[in-house]
Amino acid sequence: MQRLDNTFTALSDATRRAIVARLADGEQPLSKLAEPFSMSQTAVTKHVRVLSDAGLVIVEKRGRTRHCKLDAAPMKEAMDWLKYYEAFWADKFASLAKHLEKKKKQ
Amino acid sequence: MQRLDNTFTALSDATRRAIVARLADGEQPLSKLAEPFSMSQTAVTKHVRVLSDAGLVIVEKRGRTRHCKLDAAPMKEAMDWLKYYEAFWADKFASLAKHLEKKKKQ
DNA sequence: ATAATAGTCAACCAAATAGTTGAGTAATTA
DNA sequence: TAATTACTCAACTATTTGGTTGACTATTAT
Repeated sequence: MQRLDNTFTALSDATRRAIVARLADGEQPLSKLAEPFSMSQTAVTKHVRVLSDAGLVIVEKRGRTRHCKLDAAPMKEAMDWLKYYEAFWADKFASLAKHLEKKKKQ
Repeated sequence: MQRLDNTFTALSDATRRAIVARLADGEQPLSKLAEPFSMSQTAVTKHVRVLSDAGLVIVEKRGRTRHCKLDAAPMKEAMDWLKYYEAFWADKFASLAKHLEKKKKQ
């Protein structure tokens, strides 16, 4: 529950989603990561903190730099949660019936 | 962008996810919807507001009651965003390589 | 007509978020 | 050794969030 909270919260901010996108291209030291954003490095550090609290980013101290890398694992849970509702957008009209039938089987 | 912000924000709260889950079983008037939660109806109304701002819930005035129903459509975008990173949790070791190859093709 | 129900609205509060700045530390480079 | 780089930390600010209560409106039921 708390885990999903943290994951969705982390992804609810465009800056943080941009950080995730950049880390998908490979790990980055904090300073490099902060460069393209028009905000202080401290602010970026805080965003990274939210991401690492959610387990989406792993920060590793290496000399004087902090290397950030993506760990997408928590996204799987978020996706599984969403997947549960897939029928509702896939076939809007039949969705409720499908859902109830599925529930009945459980 | 803003749309994704709203969707992820709406889903970042356990109470709101519970509301979504209940509405999956069928539409509900606000009062019924609020019953199981240990908070005021006003508080629930506010959560519903966040959900409807995100387009996840449609509120329809009918007499003195407000009927809430699920619209899962915005979840699709959220899921598509997550799907982009699927390779990263599906095969942790090959993930970066796969991603970069995919990017190269675009 | 009266009472009960369903909901809104405004005001308030505490805590969290998203940012800033300035000072300090630790590691690297010159 | 001195300067620069990478970053942390504390303090402050403004805004948002998640909740409360009390008073009000509108609809329905008796």
